[in-house]
This record gives sequence, structure tokens and C-alpha cells, in this order.
Amino acid sequence: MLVHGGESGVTSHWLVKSEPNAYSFADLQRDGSTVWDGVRNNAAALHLKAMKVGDEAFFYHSQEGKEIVGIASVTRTAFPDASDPTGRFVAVELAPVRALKNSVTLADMKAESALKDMAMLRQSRLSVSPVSDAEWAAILKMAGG
DNA sequence: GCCAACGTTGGC
DNA sequence: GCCAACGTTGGC
Repeated sequence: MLVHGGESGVTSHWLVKSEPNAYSFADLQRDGSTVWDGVRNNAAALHLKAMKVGDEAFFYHSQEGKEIVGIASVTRTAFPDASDPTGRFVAVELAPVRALKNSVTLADMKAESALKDMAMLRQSRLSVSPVSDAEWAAILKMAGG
């Protein structure tokens, strides 16, 4: 699909982290959509600002599970994060796409050579990170299609 | 619970 | 503008 401007129709892929105790993929499925706010890191915020409607993101459970459990899509591009008193940070809106058939654990990802340069593995504390097309495909394959 | 990584803050 | 101190994240 061709729209206007330089980024027309090209979707990007991302990975977002959440502690399932705080907000799990099941919560997202229950809610239908959610405002992805609370990001307080400039690198992560830059990634949020680069998200386009229709981009898809792996939904990773940190601490409990340490695995990718599902896919979400961006339904609203970056807007000011109302929970940020400084006004510096942004939020996006995400909706659930589907759960993965098999979740892909951190150990699985570390063991996969195709993922050795993955942003989330190189910088584990980053809560929003880009995923290349090759990495996206590799993880989908690991998840059972 | 501990600790490594890393970002942020504030004194100078 | 530097850098030490501190806070937070997240794997182990």
C-alpha cells in the first residue's frame, strides 16, 4: 500500500517488554487495546516515536517467564505521555494481534545464532527495541509459524 | 536477593 | 561540562 511520504507502507517490527505481573499479554487481549506509557528512557522513546500505525511488535514478558508470548500492533502513533510530569516522553497505543503458538524464551533467543545481534539481547534493559525483518522471521519460525 | 548495565542527577 | 553518586531494570 502506498501512502504519502518516505515511509509509505513499509512496516517496521519492534519488541516491547512488560512484567506480566504489571501488565500481561492476556491483559492486552482482555482490554482490546492499551496505552503503552511509562517509558522513561530516551532510546526507548525514540523507538516509540518511530512506530507507525500497522507496525507489529513482539510482546515480551520480563522477569516472570522471560519469553515472547504474542504479537501486538500499533494502533496510534506517539503522543505525549500523560503520566510523565516533565512532558518529555511519549506513549503509543497497542492492540493484540495474536498469541504465539509456542512462546519463545530468552534462552531460546540467546541460543539462536540468527539473533546474536538482536537489540534486546545486546542491551537487555531497553524496554522498547527494534527487530529486523530477519530477526522477526527467525522468531516467528521458532514460535511454530 | 544480588549484581551488572546503564541512565540520570547534581555538585563542583 | 565532568564525573561520582544514585536509581532502575532485569537476568541470574
